[in-house]
Amino acid sequence: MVDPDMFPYVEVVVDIPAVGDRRFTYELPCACHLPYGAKVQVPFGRTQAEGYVVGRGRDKPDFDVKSVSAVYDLRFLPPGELLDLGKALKQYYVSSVASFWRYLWPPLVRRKRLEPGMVLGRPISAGQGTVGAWKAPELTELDSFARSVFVQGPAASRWEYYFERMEHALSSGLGVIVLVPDIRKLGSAVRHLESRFGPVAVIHSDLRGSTRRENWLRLLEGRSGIAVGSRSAVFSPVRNLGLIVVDEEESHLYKAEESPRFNAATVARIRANLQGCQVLLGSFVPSVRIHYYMSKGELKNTGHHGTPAAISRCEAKSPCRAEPTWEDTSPWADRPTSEGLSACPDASVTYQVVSMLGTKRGLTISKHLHLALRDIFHDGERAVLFLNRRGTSSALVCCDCGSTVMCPRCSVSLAYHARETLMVCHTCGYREPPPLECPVCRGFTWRQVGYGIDRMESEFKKRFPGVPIFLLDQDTKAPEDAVARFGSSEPSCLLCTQMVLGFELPPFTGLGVVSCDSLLSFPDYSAPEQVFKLLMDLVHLLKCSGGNPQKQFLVQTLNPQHHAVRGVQDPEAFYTVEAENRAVLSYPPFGSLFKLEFSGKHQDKVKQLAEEFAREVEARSGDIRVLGPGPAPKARVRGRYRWIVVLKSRSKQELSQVVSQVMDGVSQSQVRITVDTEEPFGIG
DNA sequence: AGCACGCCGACT
DNA sequence: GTCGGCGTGCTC
Repeated sequence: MVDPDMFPYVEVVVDIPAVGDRRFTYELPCACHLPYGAKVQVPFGRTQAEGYVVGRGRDKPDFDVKSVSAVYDLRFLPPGELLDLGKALKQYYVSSVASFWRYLWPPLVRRKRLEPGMVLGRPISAGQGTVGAWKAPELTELDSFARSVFVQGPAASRWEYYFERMEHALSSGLGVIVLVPDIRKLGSAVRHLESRFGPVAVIHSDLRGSTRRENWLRLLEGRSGIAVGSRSAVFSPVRNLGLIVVDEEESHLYKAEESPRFNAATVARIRANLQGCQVLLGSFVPSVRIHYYMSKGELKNTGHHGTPAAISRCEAKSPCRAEPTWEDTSPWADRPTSEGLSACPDASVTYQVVSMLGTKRGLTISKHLHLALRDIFHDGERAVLFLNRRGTSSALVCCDCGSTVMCPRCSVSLAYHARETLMVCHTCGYREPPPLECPVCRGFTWRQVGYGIDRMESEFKKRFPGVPIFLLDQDTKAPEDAVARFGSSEPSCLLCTQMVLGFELPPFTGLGVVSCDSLLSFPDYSAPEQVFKLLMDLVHLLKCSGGNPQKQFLVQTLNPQHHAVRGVQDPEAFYTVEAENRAVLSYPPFGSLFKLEFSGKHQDKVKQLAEEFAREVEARSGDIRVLGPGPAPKARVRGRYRWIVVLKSRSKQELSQVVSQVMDGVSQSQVRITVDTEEPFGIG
C-alpha cells in the first residue's frame, strides 16, 4: 500500500547566500517523509550544501534530479512559529530564508545518510510546520512596540522586575527567553536565575558540542522553560513562549556584524508580535529610539523604576545615592552585599569637562587631569584612564616626503605598536615590522601621529614615575591578571580601552577620559548616542567601584559643548537635542535608513553596480531619498573595494520592497551587496 | 560559494 | 599553432 504521506521528491532552499531563495528539486532515495523545514544535506554543483525542505512533489521533473544525501536529526525540527519567524525576518532584513533558518538549529546536530531501501523512522505528523503559503504581517505591525514594556533602572532593580514577570509567566505555564548582550554577563545571570528558578537552558554561540545540543532539546521537548543567552538565543525553541527579556536593549552587541545583520533586540520584538508574547526591554541608558517611543507614549514603561532623569543624579557636585550593581561575584572583598546582590556605598561624582581647544598639539594630559591624578595618587588611591585607541601611535609619517605607512590590503594607515615593535592594521589585523627607511624617498626619520594607549603609558610614567600603571586592551595578554594587579597596589592606575566595561574593577576614585573626539567624529549618525552611552557607562563604573565615596569624572575633549559630552550632567537634554537633530534629517526614529554596501576586488565594477543600483531605486520610487553612491569611509578593506549607498524613507516597508526588487533585477557578478537596516551602522 | 565553460595574449 | 588568464553563469 502506498503511504499518502510519502512523496518521492522534495523542494529545497540551499544555504548559499548568492543563490537566494531559489528552490531546487531533489529525489528521496528511501521511503521517508521529510517535513517542512527539515534540514538536509544535498549535492549542489560539485559540492555538498546544507538546505531546508520547503515543498514536496509526486511527479518527476523534466530535468535530471539528484538525491538528498542526508537528513539532520529530526528531533531538532524547529516548531512552525520559528520557521514563520525566519520568513518574516527574511522580508524585514532583505535576506534569504535559509540565512535565518540556520539559526534555528544548534551546531553539530547528527545527520543520517539516506540510502535506497532504508526506512526512516515514522513520518512526522503533518501538523509540524506551516506547509502552505504564509504571509508575513506588514512591517509596521511586525516591529511595533505594542507588546513591549520598557524597564528603566540600575541592574538590581531591573532584574528584580524581570524575576517578578518571569514568575508570573512561568506560573501560567509559559516559557521565557532572557537575553544579555555580553558573554561575560552570562555567568552571573545564570547563577541568579538558577538560584530563583532552578536549572535553565544556556544557549550561547560559544557553547559548542553536546551541551548546547542538549539544552536545545530540553527546550524543544518542554523539559526546560527558560532559555538564557546572548544574541543567538533569541531563536531558542522555547515552548509556549510568554516573555522575552532583553537586558541592556541599547547594547550594540545585539547587532550581528556578519550578514544577515539582524539586531536580536528587534528580532525579540518581531518574534513577540508574531507569537503574541511580551517583551521587557531593560536599560540603564536607554537608546535614543526607545526614549523617543516612550516620550511619545507608544512604549509603555514600568513606571516604578524611575525615568531617565534618574541618571542625572550623578550631576556635577551633587551627592547621589549609588546604584547597586547586580553582580555578586566581586573579587573585591570590601564591598558590602545585601540579599546576594552587591551594593555600592554612597558615592558622589563631580563631572568636569576639560576643553583641549587651544592647547598644544599632542598634549595628552591637561593640567586639570594632571592635578586630579596627583591628588588621587597622593591620597594613595587608584585612578582609571580611558583612551579608545590601541597601539602607540595611529600612523607613521615620513618627515622627508610626508608619506604614511599604509596597510597593503585596506585604505587605512598602519598603527605603530611599540609593545610588540610592529605595525598593525586595526581594520584587518595585518602585521609587519616597522620600516627602517621610507620606501618612497629612503628617508630615515618618522613622525608619530596620534596618541594610542601605549604612548599614553610612557607619558604617564614620565609624569608619575612612582605610580604603577597597568594596561587593559585587546593586546593585553592576561587581562584578568592586569585588573587584579591594579587592585593589589595603591596607588595605581589602569589605562584602558572600551574593553574595561566588561570587568569588575577594584575601588578607584577618579576616571579620566583622555579623549572622546575620534568616537564623536565617526561618520555615523548614531555616533553621539554611542559616545553618550560610553560616558554614562563609565560614570556608572566609577560610581559603583566602592572605596572613597568622593568620585571624580573628567573628560578631555575638543568638543566641550557637544550635547553627548554635556549629556552626562543632563541626560534629558541630550535626548532632546539628539531627537531634534535627527528629526531635521529624518534619521531614525523619524524615518528609516538602509545602508547598502557594495564590495569586490575590482573598484570599477563595485562603483558601476552601486551607481546602477542607485539609479534603479530612484526610478522606482519618488519617496526614497538616495544618498551617494560614494566610496565607504574605509574605501578598501582586506583587498576589497567598498562603495556605499544610503537610502532614506519614511516607510521601512517601502525600503524593504524596493531594495529586494532591485536586488533581484541587477546582476551581482563579482560584487557583493550587503544590506544594513539597523543602527549602529558602524564606520562604513 | 565553488567550479567549469569560453574567448584573447606569450610560449614550444 | 597550443597553454592559460579570469570574466560569466550555473548548480535540482
